[in-house]
Amino acid sequence: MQDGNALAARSDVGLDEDKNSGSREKGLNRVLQILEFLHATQRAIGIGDLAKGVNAPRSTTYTLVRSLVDAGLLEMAGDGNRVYFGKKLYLYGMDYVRGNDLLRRGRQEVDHLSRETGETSELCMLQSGRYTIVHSSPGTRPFRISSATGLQIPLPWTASGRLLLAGFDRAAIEDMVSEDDLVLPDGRRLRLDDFIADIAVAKSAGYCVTSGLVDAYTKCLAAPVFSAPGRVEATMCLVVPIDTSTEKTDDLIALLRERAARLSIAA
Amino acid sequence: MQDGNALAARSDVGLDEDKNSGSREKGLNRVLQILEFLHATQRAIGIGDLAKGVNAPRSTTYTLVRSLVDAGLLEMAGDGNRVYFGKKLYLYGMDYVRGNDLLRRGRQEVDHLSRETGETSELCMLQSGRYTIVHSSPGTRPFRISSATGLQIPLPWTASGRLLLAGFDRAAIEDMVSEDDLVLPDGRRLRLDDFIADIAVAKSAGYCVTSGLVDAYTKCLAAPVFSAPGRVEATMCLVVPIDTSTEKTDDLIALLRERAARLSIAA
DNA sequence: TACAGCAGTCTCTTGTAAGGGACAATGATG
DNA sequence: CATCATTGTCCCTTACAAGAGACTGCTGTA
Repeated sequence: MQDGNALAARSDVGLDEDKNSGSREKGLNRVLQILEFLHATQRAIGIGDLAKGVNAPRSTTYTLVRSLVDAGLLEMAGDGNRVYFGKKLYLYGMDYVRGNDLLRRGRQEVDHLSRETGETSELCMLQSGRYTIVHSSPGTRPFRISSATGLQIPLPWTASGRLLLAGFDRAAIEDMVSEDDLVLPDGRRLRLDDFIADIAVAKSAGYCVTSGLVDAYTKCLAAPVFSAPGRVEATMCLVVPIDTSTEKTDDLIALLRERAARLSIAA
Repeated sequence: MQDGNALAARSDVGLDEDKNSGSREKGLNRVLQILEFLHATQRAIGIGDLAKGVNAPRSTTYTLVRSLVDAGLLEMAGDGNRVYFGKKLYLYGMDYVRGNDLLRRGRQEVDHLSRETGETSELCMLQSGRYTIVHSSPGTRPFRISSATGLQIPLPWTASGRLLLAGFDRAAIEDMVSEDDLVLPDGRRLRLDDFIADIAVAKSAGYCVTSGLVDAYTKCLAAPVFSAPGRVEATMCLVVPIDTSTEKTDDLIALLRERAARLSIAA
C-alpha cells in the first residue's frame, strides 16, 4: 500500500466505494468490501482500522469479522487483534485452480517461459471488467516487482489490455475504461479513440507490444489466449528492457505467440 | 462427490447444517454455506441444485449468486447456467499464501520431500477444529488420490490428527471429535480414551505413525511443525505402503522430523 | 491522577433484505 | 399436443440484521 509503488496506488477498492455512505448497507456487501480492502492492503489489519477502511460502523464490522473468522475465511493474525485472509480462502482458491484448466496450464507455461527466457512473464485476465495479473514469474533479471499477482492495472496502460478488449464493441470498452485509466503513470493522457484503434490493430495482428507505458524502462509483449475462436480469455506477456533489440524482440514475440496458442487449443 | 471415494463422502458441509431449517437465514450465512457446498462438490453446479444443496429458497439463492458473481467470488461456468468458484477467490487465496510464511515454505518442503522420497507427502493443519490437508504432493508410486487438497478427514483417522491435538485438553478434544469421527472407514470403532492416550504418546515422542487406519494398505507417518514451543501449527506427513520395512520407515521418520523441525524454526 | 484513545461487548430501533409465491419462458417426455 | 420440470425474474410482506451509541476495561502519556 504505502510502499511507494505507483501501480499499487491505483488498486483502490472498486465496488462503487462508499458513494454517499449514509445509508444502511447489506452485510454481504460489507463483507465483499472487507475482502477487497484486505486484498488492497496486503497485510493483517486491526478491526477498528478495518471498519474505518471500508467505512462501516464498528459494531457491524466486529460482527461480520467474527462470522468470517468462525467460517475460516479470515484469521486472526499473530499478535491477536488483527485479521487477514484465512485458510478457507486458500482452499477455495485451489479449488478454482483445479477446476480451471486454462489457469492451471497457464501458470505452468508462464513459469516455464520465464525460466526459459530469463524475463518476467505474466498471465493476465479480465476480472470483472478490470485487467488483472493472475500469475507472474519474476525472471532472472535484477528487476523490481516480486509478486504482483492480483494487481489490477488500468487497461490502457498495458499491451495485454489491448488484446483482452479485442472482442468488445465500443460501448463496452467505454464502459470498462474510466477517464482516470487513460492517464498514464507519467501524466501523459491517452485519447480514447487512439486506444480503441490500438485494440483493432492488436486484434488483427494477433499480438501487441507497448513501450514505456507503465514505466520508461520496459517494453511489454503480449499474445492472446483464446477460449473459443475470437474470444480472448487471457493473455501471456513478457516484460523486457525497453532497449531490447528488434531481432530479440521478434524472437520473443514468436515464442510467446506459440506458447499462447498452445494454451488456447484445449481451453 | 460421487466418485466412490470413502473420504470424500465424509466431507459434508459442516456449518451446523440446516438444523431445524424453517427460519429466515442471514444472507452471509447462506453465502458461507454456498461456498462450503461448492467446495464439497468440487464442480460447477446449477443454481437450482445449489439452492437445494444448501436448502435455501430459490429466489434468495439467485440474488446471492448474482452478488457473488458480480464480485468475482463465483463465476458462471462454461455452458452458462452453472456456477463455481471465481478468480477473486484464487487471488485472495494467493494473498493468504503470500502472507503466510509457514504455508509458503511448507508447500515447497512437501513438494521437495515427495520428489526426494517418491512417496506421497502432505502438509496438514487444523482448520476450525477439523483436520485438513492443506497441500499434498503425489509421489511417484502408482497410487490413487491425486489432489486431495482441502480434504477434511476426521482427526482420529490420522497420524497428523494425534499430533495436531497435542496442545489441547480433554474437553477441547471431546469438543472437536464427534462420535462419528471415532468410527474408522472399515467400521471399527475407536475408544475416545485410547485416542486421547495416543495423543499424549505422540506429543512426547515428537512424531506419530498409524497403520491401516484410513485404508488397509497404507501407513501414515507424521511429524509436528511448531509455531511456538509446544504449539503445533501443522504437520508434515508421508503416506507409505503398509509393508514398508521397519528400517526404511525409521529412516523416513527421521527425515520427516528433520524437515518439519526446519519449518518450525522461523514460523 | 486525570485524560484521551482504542478494543471489545451489549442493547434497542428501524430500515430492509430474505423468503414465499406467482409468472413467463424454455426444454423434456409420453 | 398436453404435461411436467426447470430456469430466471419480479413483487410484497415481515422477521430480523445493520447500525447508533452507551459502557467497560485496558494502555499510554502529560
